[in-house]
Amino acid sequence: MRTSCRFGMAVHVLAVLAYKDGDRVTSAGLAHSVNTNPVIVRRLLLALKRAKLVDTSKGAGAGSRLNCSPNHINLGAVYRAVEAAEPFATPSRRPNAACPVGHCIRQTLERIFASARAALELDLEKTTLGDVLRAVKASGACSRKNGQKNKRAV
Amino acid sequence: MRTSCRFGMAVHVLAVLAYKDGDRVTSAGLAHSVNTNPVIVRRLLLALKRAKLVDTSKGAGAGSRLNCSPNHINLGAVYRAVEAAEPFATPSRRPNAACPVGHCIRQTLERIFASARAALELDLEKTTLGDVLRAVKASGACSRKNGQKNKRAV
DNA sequence: CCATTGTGTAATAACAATTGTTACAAATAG
DNA sequence: CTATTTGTAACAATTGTTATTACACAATGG
Repeated sequence: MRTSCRFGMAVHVLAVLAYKDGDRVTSAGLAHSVNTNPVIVRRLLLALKRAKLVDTSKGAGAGSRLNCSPNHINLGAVYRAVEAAEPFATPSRRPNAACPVGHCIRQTLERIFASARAALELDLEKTTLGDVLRAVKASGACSRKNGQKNKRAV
Repeated sequence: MRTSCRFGMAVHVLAVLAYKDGDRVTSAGLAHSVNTNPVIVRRLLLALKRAKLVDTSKGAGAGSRLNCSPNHINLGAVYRAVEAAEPFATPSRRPNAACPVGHCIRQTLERIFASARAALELDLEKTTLGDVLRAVKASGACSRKNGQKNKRAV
């Protein structure tokens, strides 16, 4: 199974916004944390905006921030916001319809795929962005305790 | 989310073998049903053989057949046999370690991914190749009932 | 009002992964 | 021995994603 990294990137971006607690962050700022190009982040933000997970404004002093509390954003919603396609792909060439199996396997596969996807989303829904934020903060606290330099940038 | 079609193809191939009920089928025969190249099927069969799901022999009159009853093969095992990678990808470029979020987000993502993958596999495990075979046969019976010509090939 | 900042978007390049194809050695059956 | 079929390598074709550049448009702040 091959996947785009959009979901992971979306969680990362949202975690930064949660960490910034209401302050607006520009696509360039987010891109710097993710280590990618601002345009990539903007495309992701469009999807997150469509799903009403973030609030993005234009112009000087603008940027994005969360649209609601991290505890009210679950990762299933994030997944649905940024991943359009089915997690499983069917071969691009159609099966041989002259074969009793090829003739009807696609329907069966689709049911299997839909069920698996639902199970996947259900699992993701159990975790909120709040959980992610707490994990991040705990990790930061731990680093500091271990004497590592307290990292600043973003 | 981008995915290879290996899993779907594997289910298709195994369904054909189940349908053929112990008769050996060549990679060319399977490829004809899937509508792909025999080498693609052979590569898939190698993975299925490694997982002991099929029994493949070489030489004249050879081919592949199931290694056990369709009811004893669940789709979770098929998934594990043919899909090496995590269903979710992390961006190829590493997050900015100088950001408190970028610094530790990967660990958190990995836990999320592992949990989702487990949920996915658990769902797949609920379906057996026997279930798939019955769906295929039911569909075939239905086509015949509806007066469609009974397809023969493969 | 105007300069600055930043998003939205298109076009396109670079890259990665999968799928498809051809070719051939090795194994096996008859 | 010959025909058949797998295993495998090498490589081309295809597809999809990510990265980059460029620029119009919107909004802000002086």
